[in-house]
Amino acid sequence: MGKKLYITTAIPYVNGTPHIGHALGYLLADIWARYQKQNGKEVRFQVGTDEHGNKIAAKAAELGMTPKDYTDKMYGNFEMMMKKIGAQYTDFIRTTEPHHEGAVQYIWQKLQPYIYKGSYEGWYCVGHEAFFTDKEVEATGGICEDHQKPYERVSEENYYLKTSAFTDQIREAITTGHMEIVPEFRKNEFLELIKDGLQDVSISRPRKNLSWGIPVPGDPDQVMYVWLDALSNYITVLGYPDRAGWEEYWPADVQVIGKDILRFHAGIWPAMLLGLELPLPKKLMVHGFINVGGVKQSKSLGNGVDPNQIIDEYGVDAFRYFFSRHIPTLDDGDFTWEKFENAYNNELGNDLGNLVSRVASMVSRYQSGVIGDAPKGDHDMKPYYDAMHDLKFNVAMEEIWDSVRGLNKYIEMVKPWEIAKRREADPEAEAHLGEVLNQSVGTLLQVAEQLTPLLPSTAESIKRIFASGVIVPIETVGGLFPKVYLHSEDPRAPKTASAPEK
RNA sequence: CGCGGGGUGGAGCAGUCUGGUCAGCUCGGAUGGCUCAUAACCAUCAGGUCGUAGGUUCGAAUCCUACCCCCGCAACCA
Repeated sequence: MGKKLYITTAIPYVNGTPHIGHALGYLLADIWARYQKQNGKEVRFQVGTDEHGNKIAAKAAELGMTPKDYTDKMYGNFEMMMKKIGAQYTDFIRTTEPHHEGAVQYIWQKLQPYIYKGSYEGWYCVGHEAFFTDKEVEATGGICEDHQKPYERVSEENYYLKTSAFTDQIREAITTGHMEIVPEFRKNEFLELIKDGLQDVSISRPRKNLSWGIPVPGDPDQVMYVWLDALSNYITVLGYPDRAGWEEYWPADVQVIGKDILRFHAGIWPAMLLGLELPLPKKLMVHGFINVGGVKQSKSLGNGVDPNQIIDEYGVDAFRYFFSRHIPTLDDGDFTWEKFENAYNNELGNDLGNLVSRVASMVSRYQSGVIGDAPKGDHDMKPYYDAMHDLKFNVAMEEIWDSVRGLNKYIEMVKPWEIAKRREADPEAEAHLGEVLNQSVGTLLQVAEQLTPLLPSTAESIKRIFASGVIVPIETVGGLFPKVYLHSEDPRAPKTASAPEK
């Protein structure tokens, strides 16, 4: 069985609703986890929510709720999203759990040698209860637009984590690949960023400015800021430090993160681990952002796409298909309903769904549904394995479709329906037909095998139809990607130039 | 000269590290074929000076130089 594997996802801040970006992270992690499990590994797969901080406290207050009640209500949205995507996670952590809070305080204490008190000076807005950067202050002429008050020069006491002390070790780990960052251009980007060294990071706030958070041990006036609290989740969820078993899983094999949080996961987080004398994660898998029609999604534009809608309208595998194949796994991608529907109807419906249907139909029609010994598919699996190994799921999907298209061509070439007609006259035709159909079934079963981590329920359906020796009618497994035209015109509709039927 | 990514037929992309076998794939379009199938599938065609200008080379989308344009990042939105 080998070493037990561990994969993590970023824990989203729960003051909003889940969007495609979150969904993408879960999906990528789930594909990896399922792939490993398919290959006999034992996998632990963490997800969770980040629930502390001012924004949450403020939002809760706005709604007349306690922060705890608010997060209790909000985290469920994310849990639902994960389930809906089919993410087979093993652990769900909330940063407000007592065990986590206690563990983080332990971590703080253990990091004492690297924590020092310093003061931070900056532009503060009383209305926001927050600091603003020089640039922002300059841009507004020194007056907060929201509150019509001048920013004040304020200094406050904070604790700092001496991440700078670990610069060399971290750089070394990255360049040697002990902590791999994929894709490579992200690695280079980060190395460039820290060429002058890591900067120490502020890890606490005065209680008066941040009430909803984990108290700093031994200093009642200070509360922990996001870093130690949130990043620690990757180990506290395993039981660190007091519950047995976490060592079997740490270091993580893969940590899935978005490109925006690479700097924290490649800088602050490793510094924490080094301070705790724990090994660094083996790999940071950095995915990109999903644009909509080439435009960045944003709340102000209101152009966000709801993953729930996609799944409700087309099914979870259609969702998994588009986002694993048409969004480059390690780079930015683009979503439009037109692209999505196109991929659904052409690739899932016409290429794969129809192929399954035609093979099943021929076996039923020519062999009364009886399947002979299907030989193993003979498509070269190496490119697929390589792609999965390199975390290029979109490339793996291309490989699978190569098989699908290949089988359609093969069928077209050998024309089983013509062989069937010759059976009366030609005694060899019967056997030949059997070979052809068995070959086809074998290829489909191989496709199903490859699809297992990517489109689990589709893979399951294909196996159910063909694996038992007798064809199981497609209808009984729910059909494979029937045509759907919700967001574009149905090309099969009668072409009425201008005559609406009444 | 802040850092990074990219500019390839109507659209979306691969190929660039390891120069020639690269001008390729999918969608869209046209024509034809087939009838097992989800009005599907298969074949063929339409031609893009591979951002621009130089250079290296027997030969460059692929290497070098300069320039133009687009997009991210530079701030706790994945």
